[in-house]
Amino acid sequence: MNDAVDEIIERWDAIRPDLDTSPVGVVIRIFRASRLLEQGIKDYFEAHGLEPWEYDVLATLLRAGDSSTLRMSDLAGAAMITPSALTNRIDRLVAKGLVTRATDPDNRRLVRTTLTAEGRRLADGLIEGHLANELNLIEGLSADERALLGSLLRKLLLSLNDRS
Amino acid sequence: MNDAVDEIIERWDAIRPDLDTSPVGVVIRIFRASRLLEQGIKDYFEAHGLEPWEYDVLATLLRAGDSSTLRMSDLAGAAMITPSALTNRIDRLVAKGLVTRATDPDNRRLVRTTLTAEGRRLADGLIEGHLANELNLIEGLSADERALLGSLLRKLLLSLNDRS
DNA sequence: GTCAAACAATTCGACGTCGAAATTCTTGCT
DNA sequence: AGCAAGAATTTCGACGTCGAATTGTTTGAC
Repeated sequence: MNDAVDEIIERWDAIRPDLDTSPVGVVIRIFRASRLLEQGIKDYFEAHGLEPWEYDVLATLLRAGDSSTLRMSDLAGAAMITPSALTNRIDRLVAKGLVTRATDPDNRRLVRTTLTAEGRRLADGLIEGHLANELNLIEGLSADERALLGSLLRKLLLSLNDRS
Repeated sequence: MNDAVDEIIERWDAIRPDLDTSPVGVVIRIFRASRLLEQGIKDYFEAHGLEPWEYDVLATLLRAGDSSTLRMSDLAGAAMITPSALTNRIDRLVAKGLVTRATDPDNRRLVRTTLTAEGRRLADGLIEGHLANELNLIEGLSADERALLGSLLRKLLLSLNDRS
């Protein structure tokens, strides 16, 4: 059976047999997998009245430890979005009462965002179902295959300088 | 050395050791790899005065064979965007003189988009450099690793019903 | 101690996508 | 033939992101 990318590669090979189309099999598949997984995750959160990006911010704060506090630039980096987009996200989460915003007294350039009790409760309550849903989405692969896929992607990310 | 996702998993394991965090190592890495590769591809096309989505449409038409013609819904499906977003893209490419738009005489509900000579020249001239750039982006992996990664992603996509 | 450079966050305008509704056309049923 | 249901595309308004410019703050050089 062929996936959508097999077709693309076959067409290129038919039309421009001189080209090395090998990278296509990796790159386009990553794009397509990303989009499909994103949709599957969106479905889960939609069923719980949340946008994926909302959970994303809350979970990042949850992972920050006891204080559940991070700077704007940390949150923007974690979500791979620009600081200006993050400002917008935090505005909305503040309005919803899920996080608070406060300038850092020690360095008044910094703004610290903190989970509220409600935000923590909400995020904490969704993690388990979210992980189960993610597992479900990739269960077409065996546990070994998933581990292998993860480690190959890890190596790729390191080569692309995706360090913390 | 740790990538950004290793940190995330470690944090979860510290805070909620009861959870099975295994899917995170695959799913988030696919998201991050997608975003980083996208940026690398954008850089290439920007240097040639084109947006990635513009090339994407032109290349899809090029692959369509001699006629270089496809229906709107085919193009939307290939790009994984909604038909309404595609209408917008084709508007712009028509304005640039890279494609033409014509309703299909045999079924007047359909709109056929066709490469112009200029569009064909442009797309054809960029393929080689684009593939070289893509290869460059994933050369942190050996050829064997790339092939393995591609086949694992292929299996995942098939399980997510990403068929042509 | 002052001032320029660097830094963190925000504001603003432009852009592109989405989803829902509208439009135009075709098909199949009677 | 006539008409209802369905299909393909487009229109429209809302939303979220980006990049550039701005504001406010800190740092370091002199």
